[in-house]
Amino acid sequence: MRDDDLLTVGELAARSGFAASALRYYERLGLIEASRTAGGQRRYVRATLRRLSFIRAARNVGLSLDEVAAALSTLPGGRNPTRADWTRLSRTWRARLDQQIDALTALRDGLDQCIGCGCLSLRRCALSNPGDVAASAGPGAVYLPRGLRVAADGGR
Amino acid sequence: MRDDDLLTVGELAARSGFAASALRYYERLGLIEASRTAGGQRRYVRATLRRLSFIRAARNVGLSLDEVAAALSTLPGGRNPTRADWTRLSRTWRARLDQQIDALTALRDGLDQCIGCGCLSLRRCALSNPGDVAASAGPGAVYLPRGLRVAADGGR
DNA sequence: GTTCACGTTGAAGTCAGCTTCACGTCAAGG
DNA sequence: CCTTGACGTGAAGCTGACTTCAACGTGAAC
Repeated sequence: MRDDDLLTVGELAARSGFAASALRYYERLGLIEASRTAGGQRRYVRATLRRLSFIRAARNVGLSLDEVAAALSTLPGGRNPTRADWTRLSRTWRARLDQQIDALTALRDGLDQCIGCGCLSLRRCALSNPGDVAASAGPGAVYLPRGLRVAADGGR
Repeated sequence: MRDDDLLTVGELAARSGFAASALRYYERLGLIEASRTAGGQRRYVRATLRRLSFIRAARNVGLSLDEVAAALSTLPGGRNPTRADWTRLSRTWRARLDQQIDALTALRDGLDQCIGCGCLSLRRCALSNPGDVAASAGPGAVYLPRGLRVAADGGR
């Protein structure tokens, strides 16, 4: 153990729960930064842990890394998020979560209306309508969260 | 216009809302099938539209194409989904949506508790805790649905 | 018969968010 | 000093769901 207060990438990984490879990746994206030892190894100040907490929270809420970067860049001087920053940003996240919940709920209600009808009509069934709100994400799928993904056997 | 009741890939694409390339892709995965003209062009029976409605509904609910394939394979003889099939399968989807909504709601509640606390502690904050329910999807992100993704321009 | 929008193919590209690899270097404990 | 495990790099790979490409064939309308 070293007696200064800097963390190695392994220590930061263990404490933050991010893989070391992810930390390197985040650094390339400019989300976090590190100083270097004479030998070129990364050393992190403890505040990086807090920054990573912020990043994880944002990811949990569904922000892309680009969006996380943008959010972090609203912090003057690239400082780590303070309590006030956190409050301000998390409020916008709450609205986002609300919208996501609303969309899923609308989908569920559409499903309820469809159960038993058997229509499966492209024109009439909200669930299978490509022009539907929940399906309007562009070509292809509406992904549901990996983390929220039910182990599900969706009909298996 | 041809006077038989078969659809070209372009017509099927227009009516289903899937891109022609997606239809070819689905065929490779065995989700749909087509007969061929003497010249090798695809021709689809109208029931394929219904099958595609089913696929879109399943995708909207969050099933992967693998899961869709599995669900379709529970239909005896590879037939297209009937009303009874639809009822049976959509019931399992409802449970899935419920779970997803619950997970998002839990996340929002966690956020509510966190707003203003400013803790951002890896140990204490549910939102940023890597061991959290919503974050337990493995390394990295919890994706939120593309389709449910708020325009949010946190920077995208 | 000519035209030309529409169809065909396999291979490769795209996006996000990482992980893995191969191979060489660093640094802390004994 | 030596060993051993952690760390360094750039490049490439992975997953999922498609899209795009290039080069060519088809077929319905006029």
